[in-house]
Amino acid sequence: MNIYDISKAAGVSIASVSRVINGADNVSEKTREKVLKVIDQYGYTPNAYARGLGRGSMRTIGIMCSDSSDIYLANAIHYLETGLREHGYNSILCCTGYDLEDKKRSFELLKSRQVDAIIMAGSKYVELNPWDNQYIIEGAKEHPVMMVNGAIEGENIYSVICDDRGAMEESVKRLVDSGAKKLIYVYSSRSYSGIRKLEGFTAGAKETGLSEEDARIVQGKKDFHEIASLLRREFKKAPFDAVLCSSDTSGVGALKFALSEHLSVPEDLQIVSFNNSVLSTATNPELTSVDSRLEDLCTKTISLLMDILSPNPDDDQDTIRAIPKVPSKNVLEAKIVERGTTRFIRKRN
Amino acid sequence: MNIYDISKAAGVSIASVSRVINGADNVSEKTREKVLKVIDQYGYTPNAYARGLGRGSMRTIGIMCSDSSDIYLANAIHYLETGLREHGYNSILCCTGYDLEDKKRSFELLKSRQVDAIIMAGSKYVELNPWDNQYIIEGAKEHPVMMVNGAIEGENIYSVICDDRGAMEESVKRLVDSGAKKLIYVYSSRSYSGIRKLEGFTAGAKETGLSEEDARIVQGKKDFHEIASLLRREFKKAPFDAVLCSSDTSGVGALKFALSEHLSVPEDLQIVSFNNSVLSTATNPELTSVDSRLEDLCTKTISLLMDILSPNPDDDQDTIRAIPKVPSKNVLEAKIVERGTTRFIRKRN
DNA sequence: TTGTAGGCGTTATCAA
DNA sequence: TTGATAACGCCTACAA
Repeated sequence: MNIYDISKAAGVSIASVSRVINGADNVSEKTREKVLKVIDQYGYTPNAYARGLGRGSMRTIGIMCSDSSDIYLANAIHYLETGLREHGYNSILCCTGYDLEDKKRSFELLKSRQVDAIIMAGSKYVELNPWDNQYIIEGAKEHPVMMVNGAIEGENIYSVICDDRGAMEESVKRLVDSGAKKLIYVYSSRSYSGIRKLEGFTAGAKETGLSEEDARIVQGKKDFHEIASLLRREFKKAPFDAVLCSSDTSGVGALKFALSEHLSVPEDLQIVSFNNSVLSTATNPELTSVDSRLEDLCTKTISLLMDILSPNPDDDQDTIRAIPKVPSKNVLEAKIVERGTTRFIRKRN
Repeated sequence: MNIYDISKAAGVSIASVSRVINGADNVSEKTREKVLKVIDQYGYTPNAYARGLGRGSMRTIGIMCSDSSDIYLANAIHYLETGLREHGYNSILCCTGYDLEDKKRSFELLKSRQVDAIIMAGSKYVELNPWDNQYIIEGAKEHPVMMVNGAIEGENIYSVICDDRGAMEESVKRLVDSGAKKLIYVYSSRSYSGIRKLEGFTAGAKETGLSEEDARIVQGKKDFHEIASLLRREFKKAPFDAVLCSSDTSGVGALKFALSEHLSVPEDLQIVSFNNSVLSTATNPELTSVDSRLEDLCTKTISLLMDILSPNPDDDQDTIRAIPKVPSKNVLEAKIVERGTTRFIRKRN
């Protein structure tokens, strides 16, 4: 069932069928009706590949994420896919895993699919070794690359990130304000945002005059029980009265630790975690968590992308206008959502 | 950069280039090397659409899910996408939402993308009104449809499900065995698996001789606090000592309820929930939860699909063989994972 | 308003 | 082992 069959059945040329399919206005009502009827009858759907071949764009965006089963990324995918479709774009998804070679492979694959752009979701795409990001910079020559919650500098690369660094710094200050004297920071990865958070922690510690022992930093695996026992070991070495976590997963782990040590939260121990995911309200007490505003990040990403892909949406007049320059780095502010694991005195500043 | 450019640069015909790209064996080593070198030099990637057009398949599978931010479905997507790619297939994702018309639209869209098959993930695609499933049955004429955790009868439709019904029945029995006298079942949707669970609950109640008041059924929204207050209301009407939940989300809600009423778990109240997701270990005590073996479901789905797509993988000999018939309904057994919210006496049979 | 014909980048079929 | 050349199904000038 192709455009020829339809044209034959409707007794018109394929050009007319094509026009009807694409909603062109230079078709007589009569022809349109005839064609539409036949299309409906035969249940014909135009072949997207032939279409894409013909016009050079498939209105398809490639989305890369390292692991769609990660709550944070799963949400990102959802926001992105849905938003994109609202704008008439489809998405093809690649769960790339964490291995650099696999990431590269997926990137290539998406390129071969002639996607109109690639969105890289999550901060795991910024490699520590700048050289390893070269494939992105190269790839961006063929189509825009959008980074959600990560940033790389380069032509045709746009990033939308949340000020995790600031939020972390603020969290440290507020914990100290509310009486915490010995902090510990638990992180799991040195991804882009991971590093920003780390910076924020040290900055906060410095500003509040905390010594290095009173603002410890430890790394742990992303697993409730692993984190809990890690903290147990650390607590034995030297007690602490506040723990900051790079993710809610670690936050849950911290809570499990507190429970096992019979520390009452937030009296004996305060906890602040990141992401404000479902996990943060599943526990008891519920976790104070930093909302990194994922939905807003995604919405912003899409609106930027649409600007890039169609610089002058309603520029059908011969109005001379400058193409609006799309900023290559976009930062949103994070929000600290207070819940049961902290006893903040007051909202700072 | 297309196949002509490469052929020109390498001084061979496009046919040869094509052969090299596709790893045909009737190419001289010399030619192969030349071509490969040029390809590498120019960074050429073949255009997937032209390719698909040429051979009639894009080695692409459409995945539909109602909401990728749902933990369960997010995992499904991950398993499916990864598994598919291992088999050389790509996936294009559609988060369809819950509205029937939107589902149909996505289905059409995937069809127009000439996918080799469609995988419908989650039990939300089986409508109560059989007529509403017609679009799937129709669509299955053009390519296989795989249903993960849902089932519809029809030509070229294959389903892989987990025996939720049996697991629910078993859960009821084990709760009663361990002393529970008044049960309440909290469910949220009447999806395919939702109904199976409901059946399992009543079956279990019947078998253990529970009266209708002692095996209550209530419906609630999928939200921690909503479920908690729903239970609070129900408890006021008439107390219960065990709650079964159709999902871990409700399980968390039940736990919040217990806490607010100062009921100790599992002494005063036992809880069993479904899905064995991250949530089930995030709480304290951790939830006893039924593992619906999502990963196995997905793996099974993919292996079935591969059988369907290439009936005789290594049938290059003229061996005459019957095409193995792929079963259209595949059921896996669920596993009850005991944790801190139950005090089961012994493993029943 | 309609139709014709060339092009999009591959694959696959034949000859050579 | 190679190289022309005809599909593949659609879009889009250009002509009628």
